Amino acid sequence: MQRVPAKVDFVALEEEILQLWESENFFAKLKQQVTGKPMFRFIDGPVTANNPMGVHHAWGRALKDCFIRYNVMNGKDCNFQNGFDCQGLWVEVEVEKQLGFQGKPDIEAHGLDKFSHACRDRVNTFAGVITDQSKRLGQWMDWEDSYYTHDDRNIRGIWHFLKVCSDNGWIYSKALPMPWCARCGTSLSEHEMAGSYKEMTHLSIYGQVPLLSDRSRRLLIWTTTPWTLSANVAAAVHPDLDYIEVKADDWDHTLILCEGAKKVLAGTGAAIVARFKGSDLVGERYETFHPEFKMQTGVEHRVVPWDVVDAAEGSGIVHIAPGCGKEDYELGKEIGLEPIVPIDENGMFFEGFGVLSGKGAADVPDEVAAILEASGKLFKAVDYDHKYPVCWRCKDPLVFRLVGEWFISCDEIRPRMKVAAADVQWKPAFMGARMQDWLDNMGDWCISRKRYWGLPLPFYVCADEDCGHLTVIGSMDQLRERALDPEKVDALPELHRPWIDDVDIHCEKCNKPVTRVAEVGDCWLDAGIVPYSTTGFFDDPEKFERSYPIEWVCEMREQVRLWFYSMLFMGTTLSDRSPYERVLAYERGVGEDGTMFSKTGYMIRFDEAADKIGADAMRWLYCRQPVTSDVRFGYAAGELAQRKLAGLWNIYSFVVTYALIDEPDCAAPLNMDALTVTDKWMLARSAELIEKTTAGYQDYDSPSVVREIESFLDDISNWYVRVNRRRFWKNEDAANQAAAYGVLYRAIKTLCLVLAPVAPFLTDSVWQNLVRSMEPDAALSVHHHAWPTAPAEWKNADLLVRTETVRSTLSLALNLREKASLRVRQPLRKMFVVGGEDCRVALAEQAELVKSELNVKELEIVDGTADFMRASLGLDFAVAGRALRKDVGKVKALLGGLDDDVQATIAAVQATGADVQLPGWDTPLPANIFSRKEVAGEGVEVSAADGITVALDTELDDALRQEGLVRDLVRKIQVLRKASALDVSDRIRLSLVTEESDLVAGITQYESLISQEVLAIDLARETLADSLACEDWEIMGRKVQVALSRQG
RNA sequence: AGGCCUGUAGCUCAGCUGGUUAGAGCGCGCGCCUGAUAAGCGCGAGGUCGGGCGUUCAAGUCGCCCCAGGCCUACCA
Repeated sequence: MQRVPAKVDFVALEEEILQLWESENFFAKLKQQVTGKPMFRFIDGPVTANNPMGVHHAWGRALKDCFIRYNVMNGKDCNFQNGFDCQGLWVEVEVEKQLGFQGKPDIEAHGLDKFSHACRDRVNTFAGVITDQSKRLGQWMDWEDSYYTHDDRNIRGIWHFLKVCSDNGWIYSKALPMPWCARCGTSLSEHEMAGSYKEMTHLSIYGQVPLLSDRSRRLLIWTTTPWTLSANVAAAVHPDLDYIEVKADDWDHTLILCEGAKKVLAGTGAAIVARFKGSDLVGERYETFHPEFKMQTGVEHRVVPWDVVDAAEGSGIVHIAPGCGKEDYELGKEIGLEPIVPIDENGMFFEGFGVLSGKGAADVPDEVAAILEASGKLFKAVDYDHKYPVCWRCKDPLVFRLVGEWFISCDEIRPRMKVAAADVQWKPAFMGARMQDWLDNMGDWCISRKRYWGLPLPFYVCADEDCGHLTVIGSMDQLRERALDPEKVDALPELHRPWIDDVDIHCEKCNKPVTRVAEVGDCWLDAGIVPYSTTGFFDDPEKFERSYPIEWVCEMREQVRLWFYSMLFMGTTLSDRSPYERVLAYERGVGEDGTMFSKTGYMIRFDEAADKIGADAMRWLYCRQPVTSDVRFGYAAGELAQRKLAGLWNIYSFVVTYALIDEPDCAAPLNMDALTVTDKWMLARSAELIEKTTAGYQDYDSPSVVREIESFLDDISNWYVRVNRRRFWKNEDAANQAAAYGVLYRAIKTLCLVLAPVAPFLTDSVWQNLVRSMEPDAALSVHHHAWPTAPAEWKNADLLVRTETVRSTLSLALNLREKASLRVRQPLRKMFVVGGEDCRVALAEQAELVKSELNVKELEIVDGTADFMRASLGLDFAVAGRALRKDVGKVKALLGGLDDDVQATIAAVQATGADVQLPGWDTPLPANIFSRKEVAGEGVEVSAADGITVALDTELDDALRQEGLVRDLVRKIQVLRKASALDVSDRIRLSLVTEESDLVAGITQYESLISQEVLAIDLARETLADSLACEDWEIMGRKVQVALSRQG
């Protein structure tokens, strides 16, 4: 066993343990140990291998590792496979930035093969970084066996899924105005839109367009997206709403708008000239905003009815551009409006849009306003604050664009998914409701992306006009079978663009050659197949049997609509059930003050935090945090966690310090007869710790585990070690000392075991040095040891309660000392305690302890408080409420009004258990509805709580004062020893020189005690000649000169 | 617009099926203890338990309404 420093450097300790784990192959040995055991069927959600971790990413990883460790200690095997999410827009965007690209044309020019390689490289780089960081966090995973969503196995799995969807008739393509990112050149799916609406300011335009039937009448139309006016084909009104026509003196026209929107006329002085229903406008033709644009020629612009129109904002007349909005498109389809698509995939106006052609949609609002101004069609243009969607990856504002995309129809599977999701145990439970809500609202899944680095959709649409058949490839065999050139299939380096694009197949229906569609897949397809692709569903039935369904997944809340959703979708499709049984979802990681972390703004990097406070402290913070609220991460909180951990270190370092001197056999069987009361209590408390933490882990409730441990640490440190300190040194009673070592050792070992999943480094460090020294046959690591069960002979619930009583008694008595300004080193003559039977038993049992803790000579447990207390009655509301019902208030008032003598009289009656005749109340009242209150008499220090009353005799005599002085003296000498850099076992020569008579008397009387306490072999009354230290002190006003020197 | 979560001391959070005077940690002030000694303990100040109404003998806890923050969903033009 090594000596350990009093103060611990967690970061250095963790680095050391990491090296040990590495060099001794602890993880490999653990895997060996659990092979063949029943599985903890965990699966890791793929983390995006695109950037280094921030501290907020480490929360989930800490929780996962914690519960895996717990389960493994419980004799389970586990699929220790970490996963990386590797495909999709997020990787492409970062690689584009890296290469300085502006958009898709740059990628095309660069070459798809080189681009794919660059994406793969980036993924590998950051998978490596994240792996290193995860190791530093203490995660034990099979890092060599991580899965990557871009690998062919995963892609083939998704092909299989898509083929099943196709066989079910769910796959279709259609043109729809989709949320579109002009920078990324692709549309986004519904689940990518969640949370993407941000508050921003845009120029909104109120346009006024003339009716063709009478150009002096104009429609007032509002939009927040001026660029879409170029694609206007209709104006919608609500047929049942009231519309008004207004005129101002300085206008040469009238203006038509919904009455409910007339506040926009403020300041114009316009007056109503006509009033009619919206239906009266339907069918009117008008001149559009930009009639001069070529793309607008031949379009007939009409007023159309639409019952979703309201007047809450704008004018109550809605601009309709079916090429620029989903709802517009659907309306247009219903009533036969042809969409105009004004912008290309980069958000630039096509030819045919006059001066706007070639310009970016986002750049033209002012110009549009100017054009309308010039043509007299601008009513006003004002800045407007609203929520507008942005691209979740690159944060550019989105546009809506009519494009052809691929979808999976959800109508058939929705009810099945709802049933499957209802079988899942969601924690917190409201996540289940959220999933149901999402499923109710989900539209068809848009699975295509017009990008490059992603799952190649195995869709082949026959170009033959008469055929047009969609062939979906579900496996490599099918691809080889249908390929024009099967050799090309075998020569594919990987299932990615551009290579896969080279493989043409024969149409399933007409056998003509067909080329793959250009699109790649939504990255949530990649993640969703993981419960199948990594568990052997496609290639290892035996493994699948063991690993499926997934028992537990743990991810951030937003995965409800992402990973949890896509897994549920695929599981329901392939197995008609949820692929996972139990979910733990947690909130976000935020800064200490609640500030959100973001890549561009405020951020604590993982590496920085690990270097500063260490992984154990980080994990402690994460595990302590309820999953239902954001975890606040910061260094003040981190320091706090470190202090809790230091609590364990202090106890550990204490026992090591003395064990090195005494060389006890801590692990020897306990001699139950030699155990003191506090020993038995410590064991009972340890047993309780095991039971409570086990329940917490079992319920995936790490915060309750950490709270239990905090309370245990406090108990072991501030009770057990505090009161038993002296048993560890200079203890002549070998059996007694052995008991102390044995018990403290067991408490520490137990604590290490139950804390190991949360703080794997510190606990293993203690294990290596202390436990393995004491028990050479112990497991190599705390993480290899079985989860503890509470030994029956440790349990003692009654003793736990009695000790609580004793501790409350001490607390009361110390409170009295505080009030009387009597320091604890000053001995007192006597204390009285009054309490119930339980209290009497408890104090009698632990009387010596109480006396020494309180430094009183005598403890008297008395029957009544008559000597120093007076009783009065209150009500026990729990009982009285039921007995008296509405009369409770009256009785309470009566009681409050009694004078002291009467109170004492009825209290005496109540104490006997007889019915109480309360003055002013007709009927006798049962004793049990009352509660007793004790009031101090005169001239006594009395304190009471929880049915215990403590009284202290605070009078001092000369003998007590002298003893107090001596104890102060001893204490100060001990400090001087320490300051003089003496070791705890060094012997000294001591001199005490004083003229003060009571101090002289004290020193004389307690000479041997002083020498014993401070390890002095000689106590001189004259100053030492060659002292190591010599100081003049004043103790309670008495002067004394103290000197000491090291002996030998 | 609808739904969900949260709201308890200056800060971070406990508070079980309603029960006497609502707790802990941090921070602050004052003491104390210590052969774990740059730790530890006690006491004190600090609360309209977000607000209101209701149910009840009794509400931080149950119900309804409102407010604030966060999140989710939605035909957010």
